[in-house]
Amino acid sequence: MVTLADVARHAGVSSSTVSYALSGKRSISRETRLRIERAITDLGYHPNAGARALAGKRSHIIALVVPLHTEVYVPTMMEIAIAVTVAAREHGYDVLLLTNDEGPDGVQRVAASGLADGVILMDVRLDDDRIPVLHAQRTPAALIGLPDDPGGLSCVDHDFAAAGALCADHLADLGHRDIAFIGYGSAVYRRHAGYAERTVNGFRDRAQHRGLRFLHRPCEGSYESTAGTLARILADRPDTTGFVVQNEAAIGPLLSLLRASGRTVPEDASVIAVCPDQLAEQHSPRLTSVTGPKKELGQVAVEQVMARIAALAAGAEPEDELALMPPELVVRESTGPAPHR
Amino acid sequence: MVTLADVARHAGVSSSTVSYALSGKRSISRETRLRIERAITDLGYHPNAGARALAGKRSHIIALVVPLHTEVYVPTMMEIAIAVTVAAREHGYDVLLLTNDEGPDGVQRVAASGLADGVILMDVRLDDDRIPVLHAQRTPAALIGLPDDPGGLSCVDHDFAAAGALCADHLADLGHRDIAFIGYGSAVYRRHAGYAERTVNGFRDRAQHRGLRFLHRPCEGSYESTAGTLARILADRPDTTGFVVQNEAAIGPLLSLLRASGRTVPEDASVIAVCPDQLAEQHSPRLTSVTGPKKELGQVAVEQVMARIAALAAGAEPEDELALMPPELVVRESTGPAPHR
DNA sequence: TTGTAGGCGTTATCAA
DNA sequence: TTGATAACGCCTACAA
Repeated sequence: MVTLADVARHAGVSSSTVSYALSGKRSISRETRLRIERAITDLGYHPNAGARALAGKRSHIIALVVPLHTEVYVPTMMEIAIAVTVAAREHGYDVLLLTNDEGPDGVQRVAASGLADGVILMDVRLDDDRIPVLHAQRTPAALIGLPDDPGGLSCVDHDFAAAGALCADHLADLGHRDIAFIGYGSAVYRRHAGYAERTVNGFRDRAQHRGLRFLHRPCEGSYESTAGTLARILADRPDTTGFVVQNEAAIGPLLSLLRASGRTVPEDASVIAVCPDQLAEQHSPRLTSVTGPKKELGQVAVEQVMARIAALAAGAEPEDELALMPPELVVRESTGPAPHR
Repeated sequence: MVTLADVARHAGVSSSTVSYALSGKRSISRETRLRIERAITDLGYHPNAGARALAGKRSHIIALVVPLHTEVYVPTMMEIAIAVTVAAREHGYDVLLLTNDEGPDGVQRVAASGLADGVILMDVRLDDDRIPVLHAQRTPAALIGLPDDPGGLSCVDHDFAAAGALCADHLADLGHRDIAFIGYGSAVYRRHAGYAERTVNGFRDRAQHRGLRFLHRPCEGSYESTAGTLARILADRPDTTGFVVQNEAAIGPLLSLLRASGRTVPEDASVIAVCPDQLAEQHSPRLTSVTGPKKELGQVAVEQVMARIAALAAGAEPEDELALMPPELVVRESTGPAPHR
């Protein structure tokens, strides 16, 4: 193995000079820098990661904790993970992949051992048991998702309230007056999954503001439960012409059921989904949808940990950031003007 | 930070004793072991990863290189990645996530710096430019996928030939005599993507053996190209009653087109797909499919790198392993007995 | 069964 | 602008 000392010898300088030439932390005469660069390529030198971590007190690694099983659409997860990896590289960092099957211990392990300088948590639950260990270790961290109490942490998530509002606006703009919000199963609300509630709240506020009449109905997503949900909606509000769906599993059944009930989408009923574009494209008709950026979630999370790592190194108090990424509406084929009565 | 020396002091022993107690590389009296364990929990000691890597010449990290864009179904990729991570932990290893946007340099970097002790490559191409650097560095590696020349490497992949054969057998067993194999676009074959050719070859051999008449038609996967492909198949062989599809994109179009041509699946035509179960379940009717294990791919790859890492440490010559995982047929609703003529 | 001591390759402080 | 040199925390022959 080629070491710094080898390079130094080859270039006829001391090893500290080589180190500084590499880190750029002090100025080197043009001439010796060139000699050093020659030596490095000649010998094929690569700095040893372990030694660097030991001496420099930085591993240049961040850990990314991905859920084993999740409600999140897997391709979306993957896209975020890749965005994190690419963004980290731009800071000279590599990414360690952790699964959640170690639970909080995994986070504890990599943080306490100095394996990782910081941690990014995906699929954060409102009351997440990994958060206490982050606090205890004072680990630089960023959460993708919003916990109950984000105090002392940096977080980034979709602005689900804005997503709900966008749905209400779009349908209102098209002239719909009676709207149903088909949400997740009631279990999701009972355990207070943040994104579910934030979406409904955003929708509700905007719907009220726009003078819409609306219903919010939880739905398990199976064909049967969707059928029941739809039947009850139409019984309560026969004039409903707009549907907002957040539960991806309910989308397919809903479209079939509307068709079966003689309603054509979007002529008789408009459907707008809160889901990734990729999913929205898979249905027929292709769904108008509201969704947030994926890559940006990962990028922002990386910026946040990097900021906290830097703060820790500088002995400064890190700032708690909270970034809510604005969603976007993509109009496709499933929404149209409200039918004349 | 709590160090080994702190623990040693607290336990009243030398630091080497603590080190050995942790590694188990020499016997420790029951009594001192207990004192050491006490000290470790009392102080909350966690061995420093950098120091361990430096002194032990092992980072206890393997790199997993995932493709940025791929023809592989993303949830499958994710499942393999997670299986790798979990399996690695069982060997005391963590997983570094690398994307392919650094190309061969990324592999070079982590291997040469000692950041990773070994590498697992996903989505290996036949002529993969990362393979030369693995050889040059003598990096312990395992490939998920089969390259042109697997010499000096360990590989694991689905047994696509067996998958093709399974398809032929299933349709033959059901009495079908004329079968069409709808493959990937011709570009895929032109660049000799291994899995595509291996599947067709396996299918062809078995079909011949079973005395079937068959056609192999490449297909881009769009609705239009699938329509063209199907039309040509039915023109050439009007009696075709069995379809094998490997190109996932063509599945949806094919089902629609068969329906549109008045053929009911599976009464008039049987369709069998070479694709993940999850995809097969999404169609209507749910597709009979052939697919290989995902988790196992990851697990085997981990075993293979571990074996090579151990060999390298022991100064032994690593064995080149080649594991082809047998696929499984799941009969669902899209295949049935051949219709009477 | 336990202790001593040297070394792993970099970083960073202190001098020059 | 450059050089010595002492950490960094752990591992492991070598000694006892």
